[in-house]
Amino acid sequence: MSRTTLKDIAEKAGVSVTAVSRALSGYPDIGEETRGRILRIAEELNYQPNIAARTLVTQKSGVMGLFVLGRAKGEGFSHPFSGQVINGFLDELAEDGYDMMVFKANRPPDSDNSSYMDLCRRRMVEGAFLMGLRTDDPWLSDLTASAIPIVTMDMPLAGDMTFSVGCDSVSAVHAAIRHLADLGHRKISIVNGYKEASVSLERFEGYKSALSDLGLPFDPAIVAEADFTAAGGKQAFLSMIDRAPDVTAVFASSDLMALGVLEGARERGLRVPEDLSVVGFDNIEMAAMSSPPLTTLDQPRYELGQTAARMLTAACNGETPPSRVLLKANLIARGSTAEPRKSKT
Amino acid sequence: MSRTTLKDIAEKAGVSVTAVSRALSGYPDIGEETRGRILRIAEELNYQPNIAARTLVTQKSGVMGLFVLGRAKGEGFSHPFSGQVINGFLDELAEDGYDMMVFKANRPPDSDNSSYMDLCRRRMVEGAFLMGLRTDDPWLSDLTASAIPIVTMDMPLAGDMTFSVGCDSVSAVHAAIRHLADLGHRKISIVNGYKEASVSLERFEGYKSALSDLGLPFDPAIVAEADFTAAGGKQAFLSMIDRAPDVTAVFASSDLMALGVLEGARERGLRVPEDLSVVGFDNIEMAAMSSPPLTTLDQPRYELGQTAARMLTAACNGETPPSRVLLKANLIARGSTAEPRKSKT
DNA sequence: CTGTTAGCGCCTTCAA
DNA sequence: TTGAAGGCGCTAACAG
Repeated sequence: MSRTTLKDIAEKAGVSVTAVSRALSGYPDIGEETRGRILRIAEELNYQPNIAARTLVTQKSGVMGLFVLGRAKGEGFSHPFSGQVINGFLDELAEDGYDMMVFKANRPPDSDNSSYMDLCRRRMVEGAFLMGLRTDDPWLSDLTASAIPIVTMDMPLAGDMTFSVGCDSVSAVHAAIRHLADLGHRKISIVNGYKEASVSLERFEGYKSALSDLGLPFDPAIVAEADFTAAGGKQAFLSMIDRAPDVTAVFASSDLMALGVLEGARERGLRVPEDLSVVGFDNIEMAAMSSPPLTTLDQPRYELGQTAARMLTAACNGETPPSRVLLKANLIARGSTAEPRKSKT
Repeated sequence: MSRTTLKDIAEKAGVSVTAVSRALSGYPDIGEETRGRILRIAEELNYQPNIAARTLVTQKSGVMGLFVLGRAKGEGFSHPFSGQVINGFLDELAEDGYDMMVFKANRPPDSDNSSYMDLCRRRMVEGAFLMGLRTDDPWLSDLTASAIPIVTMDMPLAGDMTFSVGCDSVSAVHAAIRHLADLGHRKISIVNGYKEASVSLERFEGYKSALSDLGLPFDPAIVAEADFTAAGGKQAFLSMIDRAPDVTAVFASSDLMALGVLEGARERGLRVPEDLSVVGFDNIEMAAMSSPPLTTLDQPRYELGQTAARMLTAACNGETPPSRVLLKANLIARGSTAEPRKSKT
């Protein structure tokens, strides 16, 4: 119930509604004295503009949409990764005077619901940020054809109005593999995520190119694939290590999977880092707390969110941000990596 | 750009705007034949109603607000707890046709920004869900006087329009302490959260009453207080255990703190559960993955969110939900609890 | 500098 | 069963 309206103020101040509107929006063409009076009365009545009305006439809602896809247990909001990204996004938006609306966007088939874009149209959302988008999303083509700016996380799209943020996976993984190689490891396995995540492809790319740069052989037998979860990572690791017990180091494409690897190692009686070195990706809170603490690649989550917001607001104001921004993920060396034991080749 | 409007459809169908409006909102007073035609055209033009316009006239936005307070690292969105609560809230809202807006709401002093309620007024938000509210929040009085329904998580407020959801901490903690006592523990410490969280009070209540029911003495020296984080929990535990080395079991008011206790025990060379039993609260994902896996009280997070949404929509529709709904937190016994060693008394 | 006039797109009486 | 008229609260021309 936005009780007080411009009209109320206008009457009380003995001026027209327009005058009030102008005074409140800080236009210069209004008498110092009248403006003061108006402002005071507005304050007094605790006036809050009715944004729906404003939106109707300006055709701008001041709202950005957030879609957190993949909402199964441990995905989406529940993912330890999302929180800080959202915080960064939200803070930066607030800075620019935008509010944020979050939309439910389950994947089909439980969606006879409209595509992302329809949801935005209804609310006149000006731009959208999508997290957790996969290459097999059925609405991908809607997105590339979008009329409003879209920023995706970790998933570049080829559209005029689409932009993406993420970390430079290739060079990050490169650093991780080099770190292991520097320690003396030569049999380095990768526990990667599923292929529908475009980061998986990039990280695999980084893995292969690093091996090649370092003169290490690539062995498909020590490439494992999981679903980014701890349980999945553990399983994938176990069947890999049973196949190739001479592996001395594992790079996992996410901390959650790396934690699963740690668990699997424990189950096989392998000590970390003495018998096995493990590197993760993300630097989620939990990574510093495992035993041993996890060596990992730190994704600047808050900054990723901020960057997304900045690109979105820029695009909404007619500017043209770069279509893809990659931040750097730094290697954080902790206790889960060390030199391989001499005894093992 | 909500291109197509009622007018467009009206023209194309050769009827009035009113007719279209009625057909689309499913009113009965419209010819079967005309309605069909209108619906078809609307579909064809991919019509999406302009909700700002609708809001303006109906005075209902169809938006619920979400405030996730306490946005420091590890708090708010980043807290492993929040995700599923939000998912449940969002899903249930969508069920009832509501959208959700998330507001930035840092604590003072970085807020010259308006109170929660002002933010809602501007957007004509119909109801709000607040997570992470503390007893020392400066806007508490605004909330209790709110004109729109408010549901708080874990923090009952005495207002006409305020409701709260949460778990029954007292009985949950009771179960935890009984579990430990049943195993044979007699020196059971508590690592509690800070007093500004009302759950801390309740859990302390549960702890004391359980001890008394079980005929165990209450000893202030083995009551520790931390900040709900792992690091804090570890610190609090360490100084407590050094003071009272004969403690054989610890109940922590959050899993994060319990994990910290595990870490602290490791540091002191105490084996869990042989030398020390540990029980947490929350059953966050991570709890099942520690070593040993944590015995804890499972909070039904998704259901908490759902319940909050239901109460909110009910209250918005003029119904009167109970002012407080408490769900049950069930004890999940895992590897971190066992009988105390005989050697220790 | 200020007021008047006109809608933004939709819903809701009231008539026909 | 349908249409015409009015207005939700605000901003954006255009006058004065």
